[in-house]
This record gives sequence, structure tokens and C-alpha cells, in this order.
Amino acid sequence: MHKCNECSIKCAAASNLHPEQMEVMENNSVQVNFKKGDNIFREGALSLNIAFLKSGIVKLHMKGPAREKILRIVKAPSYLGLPTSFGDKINQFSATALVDTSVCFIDINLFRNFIYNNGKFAYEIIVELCENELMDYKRYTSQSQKQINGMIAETLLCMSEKIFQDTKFNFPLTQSELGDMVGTSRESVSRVLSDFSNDKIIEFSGKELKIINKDLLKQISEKG
DNA sequence: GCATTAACCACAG
DNA sequence: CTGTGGTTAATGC
Repeated sequence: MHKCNECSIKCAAASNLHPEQMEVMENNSVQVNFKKGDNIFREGALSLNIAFLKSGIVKLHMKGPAREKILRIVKAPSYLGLPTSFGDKINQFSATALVDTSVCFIDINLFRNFIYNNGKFAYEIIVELCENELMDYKRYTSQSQKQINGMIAETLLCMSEKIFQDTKFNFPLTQSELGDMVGTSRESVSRVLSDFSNDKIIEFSGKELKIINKDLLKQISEKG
């Protein structure tokens, strides 16, 4: 049996749990490891758990009328899909591991009890939901008004800053997935990436991506 | 009209 | 899965 108490990977919310609540959680949660490419939970399937991403990187995605849409890239530590867990018993989107990943599944009824009985815990959950909602609003506004150069620049910057905290990183998506993320075709992604590379803004070989001219990338992102 | 943007198709590594 | 060229449609001077 794993020990939630001793787990160093806690979100802001869980650190507000009382010792006895922590113990209950230990008895009502399981940790599962996933390989790169594994499906963690699937759109349309029943779910009675909250999924907490302990380590790794995950994509949240849902089927659109034409093709798949990547909603968000999530880096540990973070909850995966609180909206789908509380809004509906059926998952409204899928989660897929982009790298080897470890996830804790917590019983939804238990989680609900924590929210009822522990205000600080609930507050932190609300904070997280609000932050996510705000970021989504920003992305939707960008996506509806920027051209693809701007969208891809924005996405690369975001990955570099928010996910990897480095100008050089292993790009976790295929070009086709990046297209699904910013709402464009894989061909357009390929062209933009080539252009950026020719203009010495980025460098990429295989999956290794390095941002060389961050200022220019920012300009492209802002001007759309 | 002419230029730009980007999607769709096809074919090749 | 990725890179490119041709084609086509929409939009904007």
C-alpha cells in the first residue's frame, strides 16, 4: 500500500488535508504507471475516480466534428480533468501519456467528502480551476484571432516556459498533434517550423527542439 | 486583377 | 511521421 502521507508530490490542495483524511485517502486510492502513448482515461467511458498526475506529461484531448482537438498539455503535479469528473460520470475527454507517467486514482466520493468538509482543500481546488479557466480563455481568444505563425510561436514559448523551463527540450508532440492543438493542418505546422528554422528562430533535429531567438518568437506570437 | 494565407491532395523519403 | 509541391478558395488591397 502506498503512503500518501509520505508522498512528496502533493498539490496545494492535498497539503491541507488532515492526517486522518490523508489516511482515508491512502486506503481509497491507487497509483498506476503508464508508458508513453498509453491511454489514461477515455472519452465516453465511465469514471468514478479523480486522476492526479504524479509525474510525467499528459495530453487532454477530445473528438471534434472534424478531427481530434488537443485541449491542454498537463505537467505533473496536477489533477487531470476535474471538470469531466464532477460535471459528468462519463468522461468528456481523454487523457494520454506523452512520456512515461505515474497517476494516482482517487475515489470520487471520497474527494467530494474532502470538499464538503475541508474548506481550505476546496479553496485550493477552486483556485486551480480558476487558473485553468483563465488560461483556456486566453488560448481560445488567441486561437480565434492569430494566424498560424503566431499560434505556433505562442505554443512553443508556452512549452518552453511553463512545461520544460528550458529553451531546449524534447518536443513531446508530433507535428500532426501540434496541428490538432492549434487548430491547423499538419502541413501548415511543417511549413511554419521549417520557416522558423530557416530564419534561425529555432533549431530542431528529430524531437530535440531549441529556441534560439526568443525575442523574435515573442514578437511573432504577439503580432499573430 | 494580384497577393497572401492556409487547407487539401499526392507522393516521396 | 515529415517535407514539399501543386492546386484551390477566401480575403484584402
